[in-house]
Amino acid sequence: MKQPPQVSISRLALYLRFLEDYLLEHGPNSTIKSTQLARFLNINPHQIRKDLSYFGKFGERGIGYRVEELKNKISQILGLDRNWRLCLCGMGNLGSALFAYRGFKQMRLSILAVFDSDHKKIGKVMKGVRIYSVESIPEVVRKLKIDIAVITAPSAAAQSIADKLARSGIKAILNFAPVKLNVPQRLKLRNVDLSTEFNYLTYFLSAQVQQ
Amino acid sequence: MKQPPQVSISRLALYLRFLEDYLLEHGPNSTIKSTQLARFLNINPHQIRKDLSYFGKFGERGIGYRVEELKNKISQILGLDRNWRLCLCGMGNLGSALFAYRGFKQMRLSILAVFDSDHKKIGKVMKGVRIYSVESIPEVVRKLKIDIAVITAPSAAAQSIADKLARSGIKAILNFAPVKLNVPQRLKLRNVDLSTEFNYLTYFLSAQVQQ
DNA sequence: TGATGTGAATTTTTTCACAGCA
DNA sequence: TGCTGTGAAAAAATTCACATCA
Repeated sequence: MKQPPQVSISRLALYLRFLEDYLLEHGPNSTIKSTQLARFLNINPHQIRKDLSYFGKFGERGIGYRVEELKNKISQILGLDRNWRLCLCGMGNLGSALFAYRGFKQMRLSILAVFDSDHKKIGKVMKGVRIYSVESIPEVVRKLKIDIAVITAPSAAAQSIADKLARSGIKAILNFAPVKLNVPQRLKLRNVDLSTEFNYLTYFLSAQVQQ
Repeated sequence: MKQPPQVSISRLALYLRFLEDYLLEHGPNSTIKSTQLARFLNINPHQIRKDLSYFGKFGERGIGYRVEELKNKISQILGLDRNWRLCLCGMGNLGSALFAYRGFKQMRLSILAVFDSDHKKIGKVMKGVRIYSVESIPEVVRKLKIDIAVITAPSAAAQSIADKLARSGIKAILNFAPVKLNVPQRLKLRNVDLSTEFNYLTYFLSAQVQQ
């Protein structure tokens, strides 16, 4: 079995979320065909079957997929059958938005610590989560056994935070600061760049490119 | 000249942001080679040259690229040499975070209207921008000549907002709600799905996949 | 000489077509 | 019969190698 393309992983997350809704609406014994799922998600049914085939056989010929079973399998593939411990680095607007995001619970992601450099914020406790100084990242991350760090700090501070995270032995970083971070190879880094998304749209609008 | 891959557009945005910083640091007559730029951005120099080649010839053999000139060209390609009129649909945490985002100005994106369904918010004016009811989307978007809408509303409301936007004749939508929206073909739709990004990391952490 | 720009080769991803099984 | 699962074909994106030109 070949290594799945990176985008397949992203699509699995999409399938999962749809299946969760579908299950609530159609009950625990519902089934769904790749063609139906494809129509709902506006993608190619071959792609869905191919994506799933990288991880095993989850359907039944002539019937389709049992929704509950498929949901659980994808959940397992994506590592969502266990809890993950998060920290948020930077409690500005974006940090606050993520802190308030309700979807984390469903994915079994828990924010256990917040870091900021603003002395007015440090020491505060929000919904049971304490705001620490960025200097204490190595110590606190280690002590609280944080798995994933989310960088929502300004660009200027991002690399220094990433360095502290690297020293703390964290496993993965999701970086929202629009800079390329240098981190050790062992660390899984993923970037989300919002301005890039806007530029993509302005490109299409001004170029009037087809499709 | 072939149509550029979609990812090339995203990378141009990355190059642009780097060049802006580089220009400030190294002055208006600085030049840069594809290999240097590649090292800074941690990507392949061939890819940079290929990405640029889809749009023209911007460098000089034996020298490299004049930073200011390249920056301006990319800016033009991405449609950032004019102003774009934005609206924000949904003034929750994420909406507020984007509203406060300073990077828009640099990209010549202006938020001219905010929409929300909360009657306590409607009518308020923040930094000169009024919060309107979602019902008034078609009217206001048309009147203010909005180009791009950003959906930061909850999933449940997203499709209905998209329908109103479609009726208003908007050109592009950036959707942060984790649902697949149905919109007319002529409308350019781009999705940003934050939970997908987290699932991607948990997949790698639990699967212990290489690289 | 020393860089870019680009056709060609390679790799990755998507799409197709159909074998295979309930 | 009617779907899934998958090898093969096609398309897209990346990487390479080198011709080209200041």
